[in-house]
Amino acid sequence: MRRMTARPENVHQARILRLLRTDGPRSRAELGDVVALSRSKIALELDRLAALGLVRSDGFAASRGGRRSEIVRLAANLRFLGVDIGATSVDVAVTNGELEVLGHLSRPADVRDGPTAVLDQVLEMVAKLRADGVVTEVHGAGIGVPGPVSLRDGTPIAPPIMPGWDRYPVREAMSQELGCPVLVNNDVNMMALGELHAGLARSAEDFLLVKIGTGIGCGIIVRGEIYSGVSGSAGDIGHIRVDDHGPVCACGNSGCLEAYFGGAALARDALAAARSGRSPFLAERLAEKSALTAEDVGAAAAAGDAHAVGMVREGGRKVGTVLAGLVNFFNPGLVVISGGVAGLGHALLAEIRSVVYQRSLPLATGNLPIVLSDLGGTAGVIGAARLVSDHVFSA
Amino acid sequence: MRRMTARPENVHQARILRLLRTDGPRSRAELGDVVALSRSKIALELDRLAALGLVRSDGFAASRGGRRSEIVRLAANLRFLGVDIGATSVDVAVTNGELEVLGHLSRPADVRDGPTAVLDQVLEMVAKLRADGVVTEVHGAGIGVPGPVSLRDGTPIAPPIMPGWDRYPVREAMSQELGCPVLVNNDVNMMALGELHAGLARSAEDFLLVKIGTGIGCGIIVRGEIYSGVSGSAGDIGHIRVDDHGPVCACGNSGCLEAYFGGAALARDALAAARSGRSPFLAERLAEKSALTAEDVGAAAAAGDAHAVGMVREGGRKVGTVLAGLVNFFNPGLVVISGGVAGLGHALLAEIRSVVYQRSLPLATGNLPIVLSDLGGTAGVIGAARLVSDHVFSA
DNA sequence: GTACTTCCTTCTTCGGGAGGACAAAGTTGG
DNA sequence: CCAACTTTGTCCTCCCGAAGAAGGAAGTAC
Repeated sequence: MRRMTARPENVHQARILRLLRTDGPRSRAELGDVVALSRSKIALELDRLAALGLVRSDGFAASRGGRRSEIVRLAANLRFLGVDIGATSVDVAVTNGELEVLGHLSRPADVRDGPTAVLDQVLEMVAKLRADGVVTEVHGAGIGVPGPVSLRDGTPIAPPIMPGWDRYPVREAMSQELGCPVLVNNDVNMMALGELHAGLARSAEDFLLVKIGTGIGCGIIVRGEIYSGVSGSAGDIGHIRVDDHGPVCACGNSGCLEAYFGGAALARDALAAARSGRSPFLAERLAEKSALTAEDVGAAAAAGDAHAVGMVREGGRKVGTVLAGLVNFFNPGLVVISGGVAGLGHALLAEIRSVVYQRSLPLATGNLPIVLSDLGGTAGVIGAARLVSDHVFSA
Repeated sequence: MRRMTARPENVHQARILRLLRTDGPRSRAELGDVVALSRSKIALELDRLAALGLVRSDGFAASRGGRRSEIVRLAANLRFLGVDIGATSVDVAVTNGELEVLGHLSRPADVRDGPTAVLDQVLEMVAKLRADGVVTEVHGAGIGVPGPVSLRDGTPIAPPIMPGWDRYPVREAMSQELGCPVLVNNDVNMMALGELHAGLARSAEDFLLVKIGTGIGCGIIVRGEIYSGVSGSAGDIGHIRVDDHGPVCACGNSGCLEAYFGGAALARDALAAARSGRSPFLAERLAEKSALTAEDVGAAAAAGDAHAVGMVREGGRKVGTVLAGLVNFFNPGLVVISGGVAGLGHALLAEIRSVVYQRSLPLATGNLPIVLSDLGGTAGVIGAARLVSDHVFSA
């Protein structure tokens, strides 16, 4: 039999927990002010939360002219798992209650190996983190997968790049294995949630996270929550048409954004540029490695290779074109660019900005920051942990 | 001094009112079941609501084997005003508490005449409805305007086609004049709310309303509520790029959707088709009227004029192309096509459907109805009334 | 050491809401 | 036409959650 970890008993406890998670340790008095409850009530609920093992005392603050206030914080042994299953890699992180990353493992992995193989890999990584001692009492795990997900069931639904995963009961299986609540969602949505929690989007209500990696996707946050659409496929912008007469895409149509500027497209164009000699840098790389990836294009552009810079520019223009339309439609308060290709850096960003600011309506762009993510590879795992902690910290 | 009409005193009363509004009259027992409150509590709150003049008894239902249940419904004299200010016309409607339209006036009007002229027109129409006797106790008025709106202030914000309206205090002024709460929002959002309340979108959580009229706009409903974006300009899809080398748009860019298929664009193309003799039907019309509008194109297409049908088809393709991208991004559960040009009917709809179903992802289109609105011209006014009733019927 | 601040806890009080008992108003069947 | 049963509505009591007062605890300032 599986011992369930404690959860809040009412909405007040849930509010207190979320507050301690997001804003860090607080005194009882401050909590009363923020939660708008009487001190006696706060004290009562804190006692109960302490009895549940969810919060603890953390010493006393310096006096402000009177009795020192007792600082309350989330229990020390509270742990969440954040799992980010990408197309070509798996990340697993352990966080404390405040969602600070205590341990993080990243391994290359091919999602096409199917759910059992990949999820076994995940469990192995969790076991390794457990051996390191950072995993204590796991209160929940969030799992991001590179495809649409049925939120009701926690299963991938007809994911294009995940053969064998269709309707595989990820939530069910992992909840069984890990012995804790598990939530599954799209990886890009998770990254957006990560940006909302710990990244540049902390004060944003409505924003977009554009991830440019193997594929191109978009996480959508509406009123501070993930928006997934009715089938869980919202944000799938990789197959928006950029041009009628573009390259043929894996989806069957032609001129898709992804066919211009996804990881595969970039590798393809890099190869062509190397072979034709238009890019000496890439040609040299090809000679060394016998294959080229998007990273090589980034390196070439960083090294000043004119053709590679042109490729990045051109890609930025395509992304910007699509994004300009989405900005008109969605009117976000912020756009965060993320993903492997985001490493291409400011040449890419500059081009995207230029197109969006020119092509979108002034009112929508008037106060619209377009920025590169500063979370590195941790946005996904933090977002996954955040999602499940939202769930666990709810009445 | 202005006498304020009654409003609910707590959340239970608010819930009861919204239930009676949307689902119609109910017995006390049924209310108790749906609202999940004890009968005594329901009775108490209903007494209070009756004392406030917000609900009334409406006779007894047939017995179901025991004591007959007393039917409760919204007060008979409850009235909301729905105002839809379009680019070229003004609609004003009076509804009862259930948002059934009791009176409706529509007049041509040019929004460019400025706020005072247009709003005076509105007040005149309200006075006329008042004279007809259908306006009794007005509990609120919703006003839709053809441009972005600051929801906080209830004022238009830098509206492109509403010169003189920028930051004009519409809510303030009209609230003063009408002596009731006033809410202002974008007209297309109002139409979407109308579809949600009384149209084909009644069971939809997330859907889009595409309005093709003088301009082209999109109302966005997320989780049953209007989504307006951070500046109130969300849904402004008329200036999404369709093609690089398209006609120049009023916004300064070229290839905007609106420049291809808005009312003005259609009139322009109709004129060209008539003059060049490519459309005999339109040429004849031009000789009669000396000017052509989008309606003439509709008439020509309905009459089987080949060139006009081609124009509609081509326009449908452009709209479909943009919509396909939005469907990928937003993954709605329904798309409603509305507006004057929607009168072009099934040729337009067929073309839009064809493009969307071909260009969007199967998962997003798998169960996506794309339909023409069946609310005629009333969606806007009903939605406006609905918005303000949501507000008035809240604690 | 005394006055003042700030913080926490205990006790009392208040009110919202549930739920049972009961009354009212039907139907059904003998 | 009356008794038994059903459904609905109302009255009354009890319980619990939460606020707020009062008082104790712990510090600072002078």
